[in-house]
Amino acid sequence: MMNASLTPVAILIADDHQLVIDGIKSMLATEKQYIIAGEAINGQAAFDMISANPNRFQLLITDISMSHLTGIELCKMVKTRFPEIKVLILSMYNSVTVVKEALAAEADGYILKSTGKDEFLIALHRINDGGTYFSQDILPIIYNQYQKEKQQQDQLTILSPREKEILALIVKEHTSEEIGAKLFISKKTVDNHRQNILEKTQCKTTVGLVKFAIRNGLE
Amino acid sequence: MMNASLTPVAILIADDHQLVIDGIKSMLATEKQYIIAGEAINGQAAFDMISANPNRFQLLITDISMSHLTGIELCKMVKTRFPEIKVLILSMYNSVTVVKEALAAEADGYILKSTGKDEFLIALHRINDGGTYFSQDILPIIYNQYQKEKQQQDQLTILSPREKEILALIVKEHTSEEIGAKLFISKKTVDNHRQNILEKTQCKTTVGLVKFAIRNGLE
DNA sequence: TGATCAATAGGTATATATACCCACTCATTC
DNA sequence: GAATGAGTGGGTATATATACCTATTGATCA
Repeated sequence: MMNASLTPVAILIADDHQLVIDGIKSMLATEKQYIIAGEAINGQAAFDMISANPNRFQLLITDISMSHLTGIELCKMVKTRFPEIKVLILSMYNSVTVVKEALAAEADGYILKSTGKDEFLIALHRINDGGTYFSQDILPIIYNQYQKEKQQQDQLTILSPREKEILALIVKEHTSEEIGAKLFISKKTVDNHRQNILEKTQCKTTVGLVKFAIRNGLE
Repeated sequence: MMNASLTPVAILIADDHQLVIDGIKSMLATEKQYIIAGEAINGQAAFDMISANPNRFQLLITDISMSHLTGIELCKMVKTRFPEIKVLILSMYNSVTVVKEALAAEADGYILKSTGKDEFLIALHRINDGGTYFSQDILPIIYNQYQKEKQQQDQLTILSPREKEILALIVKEHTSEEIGAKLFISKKTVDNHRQNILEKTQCKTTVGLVKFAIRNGLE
């Protein structure tokens, strides 16, 4: 709550749709704690403006799909060179990969353009207080990924306990000989287990086994 | 917005701390669209109440740590047998694993007990409208995971484009001979690339390469 | 203009994995 | 009591990967 009623927060908006810029401006018109200190029509222009005077902006609101430099790229560059500047990413829709990219680009927030004024302001407040704000619609997406992982995890049950044990050691980069020594059994026995595991998992090579194991959370 | 001022939403609260139950009740006292239709002191009791009369409740608010049956288990059981009942999970703190479990258990929401009335009501409204609500403090946790992945992803840059290409084919379970045929180069060249990749990635076997590739998002 | 590196290709080994075959013991199950 | 499956061990192949070595071409760079 550092910026309660002291110096207003200087915002730079980057979007190649003037309509969106105007919309944000009108939303913030009545909010005296925020000031639109600059507008950019694409990512490169935004970065140039920041580079020219890094202390001029405290917050960057950027569209995700822009010509020249996408919002993700812009975010990465800003966070790398001017980490003190907060970044809020605007997107038209939620897709798993885009959200992941936004997270990886160290964005402080991610909201949809369809977001209403109330939520938009909440996002701004949180980010400005050093927090983050991500659209609520994101979680169900990530949730679906965990669901898939969960489903595949049941495939491990087709392997016997001993086979799972051996598979785990294979993934740890041990050879059949090493595994045999570790389990006090013959290398031949390990080889036979490997053969059975290959059949059960319908894999053809060790590479397939490793992928199977990792998919099913055996690490 | 189906339940605006029509039938109030019947809520079942499951928590082994009477204080929490009372706190929620007082929060909802002035909200006429919600009615506390039942209270349970542990997970099993809650499930029994729902089983006895499934149509009695539309929403379950449950603590995550309860004796007999945890909130996660309760959520799973409810979602399996009575999928039309919404579930909001309450927790004392955010941990990666717990949040993951909540997501996997198909919870409609997850908030901290420290959540204020405003956010609590927003969560209820969203869930009631068929949406989800997850505490904002969750994303930074997941975000950190992607950060770790990201850090490792930079390791891919130590490989040349050709090496990355070959590594990708290795992970697709191709042999050196097959890769050579596919890229119109000699098997020996592929072998040399493999050797270089092993050195650069500090791996000793193909298994290590596969793990390296998957860690770095090369699938 | 040397130096460096990626990409190419070959030689010669050994190490490891894969594909079949076989047999025995033990516990469970029908 | 016969059948089944897991776990054990062996034989005999071939296929594949790994560890070294050398060498040429082309591009980039200080």
